[in-house]
Amino acid sequence: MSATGTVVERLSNSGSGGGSRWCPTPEQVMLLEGMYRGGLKTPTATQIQQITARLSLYGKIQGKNVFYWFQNHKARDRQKIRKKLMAMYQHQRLLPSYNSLYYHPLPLQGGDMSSCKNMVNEWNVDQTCKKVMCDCSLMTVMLMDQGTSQYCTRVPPKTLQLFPTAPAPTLNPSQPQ
Amino acid sequence: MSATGTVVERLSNSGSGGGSRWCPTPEQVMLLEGMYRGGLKTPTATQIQQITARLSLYGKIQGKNVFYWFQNHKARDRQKIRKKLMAMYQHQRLLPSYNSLYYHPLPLQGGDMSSCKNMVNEWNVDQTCKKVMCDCSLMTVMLMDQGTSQYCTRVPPKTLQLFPTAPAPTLNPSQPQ
DNA sequence: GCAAATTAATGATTTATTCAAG
DNA sequence: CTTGAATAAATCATTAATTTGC
Repeated sequence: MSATGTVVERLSNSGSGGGSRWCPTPEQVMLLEGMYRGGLKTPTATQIQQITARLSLYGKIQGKNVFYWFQNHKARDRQKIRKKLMAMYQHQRLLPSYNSLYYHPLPLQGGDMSSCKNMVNEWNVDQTCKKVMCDCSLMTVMLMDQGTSQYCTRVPPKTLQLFPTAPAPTLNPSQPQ
Repeated sequence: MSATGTVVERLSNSGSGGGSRWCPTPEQVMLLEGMYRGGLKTPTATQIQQITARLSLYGKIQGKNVFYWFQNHKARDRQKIRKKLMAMYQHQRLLPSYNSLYYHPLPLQGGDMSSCKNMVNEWNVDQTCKKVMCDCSLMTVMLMDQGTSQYCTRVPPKTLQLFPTAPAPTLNPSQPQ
């Protein structure tokens, strides 16, 4: 490839010289989007091969291109939605960033609901379930923090401070443990 | 009048008295998912109460809703995985992994079925992966139709017409081959 | 009008999580 | 507790849009 990517080299994907990356034709994109909208989000290997065979009628294409396309499309769909929710969040000044929640490592899982079978039914009246162990920092943070929520915005908090300056007004005074 | 701003309200469950069922707000869902991914799979009764108190700031909610949410979420997680495994076996126990590709450096082709390992890397090179039969209805459907087709937005099309009459009219022949 | 320069999209890789089998 | 299989998120890299000055 000559230094300055010339027009010739960009011509479609038949890349005589081996274009660096797949460049889908409008037909291919249309078909892929149709499939995606139709509900196909993560095609199997078999499906990928079939799609590839079909789309190759409209231009050079490989299985991996199809694979990547779906991966990226799905991921960016999610990303879009997440951004909207984030915006919504910030607009309403809510809680710590989604990232900090999402990435929290935190193992936890000590709950035992074995005796909670009929919990739902009795929910409003009595709670015979007593197992606890609320040292989950995430939980703590989420349950406690309310207004501030500055925390980290990007790096997953390995160890967050458990309590914010103010212990959250009257959340649920009956803290076992 | 913020058109977009109404989303939250619409989803929220401020519902006119006696709403049939809980309808979580985006904030609630995000917080729940954050907790879930943070490691909380089966909250204890106490945790549920705390979560409920916390989430009630963003919309009407009851303890049982939280309880059910976690139950369902966990169950559907497993279900999803199980389905994949099932599909895998039904399809012939061979290829469902087009993503485990780059994890397998793929040393050599033993000469038989080992060729499916590194799909992405070898994608263009060797496709000796069994030519599985295309009986996949979804695929078929998807590959055929291309015109706007909205299908259902939720349920993946089980069985639709298999072949279109025309193989995609050249829409934009701007792509040289 | 036209390219160089800049920005937005999107294809391709890498890295982290997740579930569950051993 | 460790590890395999699959995925999703984050990131890198290149192409396409667009802006800009001439």
